[in-house]
Amino acid sequence: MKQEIAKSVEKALDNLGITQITPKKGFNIDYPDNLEHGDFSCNAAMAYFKVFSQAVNSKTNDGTVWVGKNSNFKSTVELANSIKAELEKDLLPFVESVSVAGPGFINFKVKDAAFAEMIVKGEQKEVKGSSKQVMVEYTDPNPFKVFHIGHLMSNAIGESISRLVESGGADVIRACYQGDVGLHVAKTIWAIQKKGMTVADAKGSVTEKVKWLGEMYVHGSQFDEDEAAKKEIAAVNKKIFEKSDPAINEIYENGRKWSLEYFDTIYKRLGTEFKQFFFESEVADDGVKVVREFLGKSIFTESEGAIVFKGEDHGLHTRVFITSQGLPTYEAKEIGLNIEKFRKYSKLDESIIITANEQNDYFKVLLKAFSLIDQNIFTKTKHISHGIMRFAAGKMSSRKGNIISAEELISDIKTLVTEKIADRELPADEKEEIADAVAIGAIKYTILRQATGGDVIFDSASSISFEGDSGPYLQYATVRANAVLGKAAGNPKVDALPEQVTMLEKLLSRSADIKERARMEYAPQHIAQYLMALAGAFNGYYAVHQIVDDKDSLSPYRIALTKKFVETMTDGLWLLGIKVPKRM
RNA sequence: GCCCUUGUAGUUCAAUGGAUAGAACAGUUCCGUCCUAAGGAAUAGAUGUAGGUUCGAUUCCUACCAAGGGCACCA
Repeated sequence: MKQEIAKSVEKALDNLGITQITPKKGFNIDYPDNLEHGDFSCNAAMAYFKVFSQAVNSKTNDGTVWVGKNSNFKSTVELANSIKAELEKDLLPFVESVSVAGPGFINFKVKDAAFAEMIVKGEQKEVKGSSKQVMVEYTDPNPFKVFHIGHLMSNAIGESISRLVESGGADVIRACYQGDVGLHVAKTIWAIQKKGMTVADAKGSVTEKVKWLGEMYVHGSQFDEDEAAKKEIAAVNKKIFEKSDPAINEIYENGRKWSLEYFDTIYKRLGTEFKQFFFESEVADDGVKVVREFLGKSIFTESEGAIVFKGEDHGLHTRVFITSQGLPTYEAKEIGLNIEKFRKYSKLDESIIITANEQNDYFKVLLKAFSLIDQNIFTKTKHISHGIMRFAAGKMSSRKGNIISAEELISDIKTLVTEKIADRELPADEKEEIADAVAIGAIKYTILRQATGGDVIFDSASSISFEGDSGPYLQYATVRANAVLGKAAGNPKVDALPEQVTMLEKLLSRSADIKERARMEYAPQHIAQYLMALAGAFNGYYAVHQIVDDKDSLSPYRIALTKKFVETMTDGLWLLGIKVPKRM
């Protein structure tokens, strides 16, 4: 409907002799906040009036050229009324009325029957994007370190963006980049050896072994200020790279394997299936090679024995790519990584990288360097960042050990869910499944409900509450609607439509449009916001209408409406990476 | 010191330059013979400060105030 209205407005403008030659943002068709203003509103009169009244055949600041035959309009309202008159000459069949209001809005009231018919007929056209190939890199946990709630955030956002892009028809390659070499590994191995321990001291399940590694890392990090220890750690780091020490190799190989096995179990639980794993150890050599290749070509320069990129020349800051010891830093590895991405997937149209926003300035430097090394990679790479999860205790740090692991957070919330469904008469294994889906849904929703980029405040009192603006509220509304459908006998034929439709029908009609916007902006929050409004509308509807009722001729329509609601919710929740339990 | 980001109800978040700034939680008041009350209805409450651009600014620009992040061999 939106597109058709936009087209009819364009036609009306043409008829009035108003033509936009280089169309950019001519006008918008919006959903008014207040439904009294109509179902759609258009700001064309206001948007065009300025340019139009000022000059004919003029060029505006942004280069848009406007041509008008008639510039006699004295106000936005007058222009709006002229557009309205044109629209009424050939009124769209589903439009009941067109009106002009306020400063010059052109409002469209859509026939209730049009909404109702859309529910019954179902099908609204999906806007399919082109079949691009897009890589999304996210989560990026480091072996030997804890998989913490920051990784959970990256995963929730990355998975949702992947699904959004995928729903637009693109071929998405989910990628995960894991730091299996570097100082954090050296610290861990150094700590193990310092304590006189070996891999044999790692006991129990993979989870417990990984926990042990994490503790060793924390221990090793306590020597950050100790010069003697730092030298020893640097020596271990070098041996890891050279693979020259059998004892170190043994700890390294086992530790890496345990970590990766453990990460796999988490990915599975969160609903992510990576197609491509990259490792720092595999891209480091290439990174070094490229940095050295461009050394002296006024991109990288030597400074105090290290190889650096002088960011100051570009309004940024200097960063070290290869240390004075000759080892690659994160920066050099990242050069190697991004080259590898485009080498492996030569048809890549877009490469999205999701990280915490503390890396924003760092990524600016990296991308600036890439703009000088490889324009193709530079133009196709997009960095999206998220904030951190905050708790009352302050910022967490995996070095200090005051971090909250993803597993801890999930299990804490899962405990609460389990209490809540304790008196439900359901089999134990189903309860377990429900608790997992609801706990993870609650966390993911808390992350995705707000704009990506800001911090997420995790307050155990409110974010764990399942009322109102929460994942479980969405899941519950869907499950309940599904339960209602279970009471209905199949798909009864609809032979009566309501005279008046509600907000529920109107909201349902917007789903494709909302998805499109979320996809274009890489903004899952639009989906989250939409689903909240939709679930609220259904709950309101449910409270006043009996849906399944043999004696009511409108019942078949209500069943179709409920079905549409369930489909839309399920699809939307999938885009957020949230599962819908069968019962809850 | 320099650079970046963010300041919206008591709290946590919305709002592609548009109309009366929208939700949720907490508060107050209601709704249990009826498809899952993890529900529904009602009510009160907000754009950090000062300027500027604009027909119109939470949104763009400038200054100030406040918070967070980053700035050489960590990732």
